[in-house]
Amino acid sequence: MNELTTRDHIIDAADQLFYMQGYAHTSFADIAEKVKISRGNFYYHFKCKDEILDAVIDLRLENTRKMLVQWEQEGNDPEERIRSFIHILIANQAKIMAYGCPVGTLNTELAKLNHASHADASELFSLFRTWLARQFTLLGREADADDLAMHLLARSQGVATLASAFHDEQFVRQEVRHMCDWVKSCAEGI
Amino acid sequence: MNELTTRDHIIDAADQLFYMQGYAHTSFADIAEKVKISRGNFYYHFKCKDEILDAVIDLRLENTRKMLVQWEQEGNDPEERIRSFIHILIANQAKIMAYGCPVGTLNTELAKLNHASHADASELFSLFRTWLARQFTLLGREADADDLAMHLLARSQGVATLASAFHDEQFVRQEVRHMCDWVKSCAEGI
DNA sequence: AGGCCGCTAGGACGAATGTCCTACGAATCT
DNA sequence: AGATTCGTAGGACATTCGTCCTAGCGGCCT
Repeated sequence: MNELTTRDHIIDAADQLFYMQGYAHTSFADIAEKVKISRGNFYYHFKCKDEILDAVIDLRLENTRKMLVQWEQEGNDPEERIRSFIHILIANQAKIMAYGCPVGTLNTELAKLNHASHADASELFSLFRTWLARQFTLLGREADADDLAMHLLARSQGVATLASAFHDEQFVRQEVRHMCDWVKSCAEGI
Repeated sequence: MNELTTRDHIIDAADQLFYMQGYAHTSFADIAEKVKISRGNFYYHFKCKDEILDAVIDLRLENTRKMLVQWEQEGNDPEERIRSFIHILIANQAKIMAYGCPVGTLNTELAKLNHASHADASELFSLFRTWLARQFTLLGREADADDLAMHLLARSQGVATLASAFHDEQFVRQEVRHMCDWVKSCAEGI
């Protein structure tokens, strides 16, 4: 039951290809080949390329929400939960070093393309932003929770960018350590 | 004397368009229209699109070197010079909020495209990296100068990414202030 | 069995792409 | 003045792009 439909397969393949190759550089032929369907069959499920992008963004939003809920359930205290966020840099290190952060690079590309869905894509950032801010609030930093969230978001974005430019695994680990230390100092310095 | 040749105009236009639209999404027709030359005339100056990209990267490398030399001459102490670096986020704020960091976004795109010139583009980062490391060395932090350089580079990259995603001017100013404070603490904590 | 409908394949379409070719204008040189 | 060279224009080219159209398959209903 609940089998994956062709539509799901298309979204899934597009999700990966948009991440690995970028949206503009991924063609229908690329997706069709990956899903093993004919190019024409696409337009039964989506009426244009932008619609696939929207579906991909929706999928990522959904998966991100699930992930954040899971972190919230697994982590016993806010500091540990924030560490879960920081450690995606380690967990997805190989992909990040090859393609950068899926959230950051998509936003960057859509901003350049002046694409209508850029606002939707930035909602991915907002998800992390508000989640992190909530954790910082629980940490006793209600007054500057959003600033701290943005700060941490920015640092992880920068690490992803440089990791992909320099392919430096050790740099990632070091920055992750620093960020974890910083979170601890946030909790202590109330 | 020293007038700009057509070749220079092409490189200049490509430089701007690659920044504003991305490399993959910028066509010869786009560049030709901006320079007001015919599309076919291109191949007298460059034999393919990749060659224009290389010329653009060379131009950016050259301009970056000049800028770093200038910062070195203007700044009286290393801390002030590092502040010059940090303040490009303010000086180029409008463009960064619209298109991101020209260095970071080009590297990200070329990484995704698996482009041969990605290594050349990452040299742009290296220029800032070694220059910053030298300033941190002069600041008395020889032992971890490169780590500090990478850390600051990453933070400014992250700020650029989020600035373009959220279009938040105040966030940029705040992070710039934090980075300047951080540099000061680097100098003091010898 | 016959008819309907969800889904698919495959090709046609015009527009746009990167690349190449050839002819022309203007300057320079002999 | 004639010849040569540098730079340019404009179109031809094969390919690929996103999009659309139509015919056919298979399962479901009556």
